[in-house]
Amino acid sequence: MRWEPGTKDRLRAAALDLFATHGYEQTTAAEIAQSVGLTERTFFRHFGDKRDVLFDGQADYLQAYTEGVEAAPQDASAFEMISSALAAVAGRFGEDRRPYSRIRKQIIDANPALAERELHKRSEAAATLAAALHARGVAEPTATLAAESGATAFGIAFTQWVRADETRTMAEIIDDVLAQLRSFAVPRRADHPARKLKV
Amino acid sequence: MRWEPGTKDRLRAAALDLFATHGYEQTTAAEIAQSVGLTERTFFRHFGDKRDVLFDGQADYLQAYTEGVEAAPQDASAFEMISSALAAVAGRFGEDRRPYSRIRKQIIDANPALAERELHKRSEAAATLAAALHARGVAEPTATLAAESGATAFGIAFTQWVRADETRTMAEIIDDVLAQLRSFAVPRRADHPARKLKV
DNA sequence: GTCTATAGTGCGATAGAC
DNA sequence: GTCTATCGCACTATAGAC
Repeated sequence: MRWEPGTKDRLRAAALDLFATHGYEQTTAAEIAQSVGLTERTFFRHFGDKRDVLFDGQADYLQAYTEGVEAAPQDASAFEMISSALAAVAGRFGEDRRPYSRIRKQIIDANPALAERELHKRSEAAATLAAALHARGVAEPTATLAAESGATAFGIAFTQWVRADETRTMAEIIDDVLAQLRSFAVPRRADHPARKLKV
Repeated sequence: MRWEPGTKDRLRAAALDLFATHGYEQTTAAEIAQSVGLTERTFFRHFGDKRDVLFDGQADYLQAYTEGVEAAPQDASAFEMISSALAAVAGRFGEDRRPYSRIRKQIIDANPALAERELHKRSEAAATLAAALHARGVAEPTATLAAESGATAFGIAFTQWVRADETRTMAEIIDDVLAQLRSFAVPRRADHPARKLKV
């Protein structure tokens, strides 16, 4: 072949490297392209905009959400469907991905424009989850609420997962966050004033 | 004063009008500025970027979130604090604002770049809520989870509020969404039929 | 207020693969 | 010949530097 295969992957890898060393805004699209022997114009043919180079490997993991919802038992509640979906996605965040995820998250957190795109991706995940819940007969507004809560829980779990001192697996962390979600929303019973809140 | 006061407001109004009639991307910053007798440079002195012209009237409503949390009773649960915060913010969405909000939402929904910014604002709201919960002794990860859930509930309620056929007030819709959040997260128990919830 | 770098688009040309 | 990846160039708008 005249051109090397895997152009997109090479651009992605080069971009991550340059962003990590020189910063996102200090790295131009032309530099990324040139570092792998291509031109700026080619970069923009592969990625709709500069941020895309960090955010395009997600179509398959949206599918994991849908499959996770479909895999829940027939009489599952919306909460249980979400729980099943997150468990399915957690499987995609293995130990090998953790170092890469840490670098990527540092880059994203350091730049507002990237943080916005990350939020957008999360809302796509929520939309996917909501559609899967609709398909299983969950009505609105519960479906959207459940889907957004699920996406939020995943985001919180992910942030915890990439912390420097964190050793638990993604699945373990997600279970913990979902348990917290449950106890947050469940009203305390008037006859069980066990919990203390300081003011 | 040497210059007309309310420059920012005039730019905002002109931008909303032009975006609504010609579309967001088809309207340049220079056009907005010229339509009120100013230069492009002045536009960018008032707004950090083009999108900002639609998103800068919010500092006060972030404060309403904080005040709402502070106004909750001393023994309030995290959920009750969120509920109090949303009630405080709901007061800011009166009937007079509904037509404007509808136009604004149409513009934002029609453009991905604007939708991303909207999401960013929501996450700022969640961060503000989380800080207010911390101040009242709510621990992590409950505080973040509660704050994100609150911001999500508000977003769902807002979307409903601006629907063409919706006549309920924001406060009414928010109450409804929060009730749904509660029943979504509460596990079903065959042996414990629904009991009255204290809110 | 001017000047400039960068993001991003449109279009025609080129050079292999089939 | 067609198809596709790439280049090269001209261009506009944003946004920041001076």
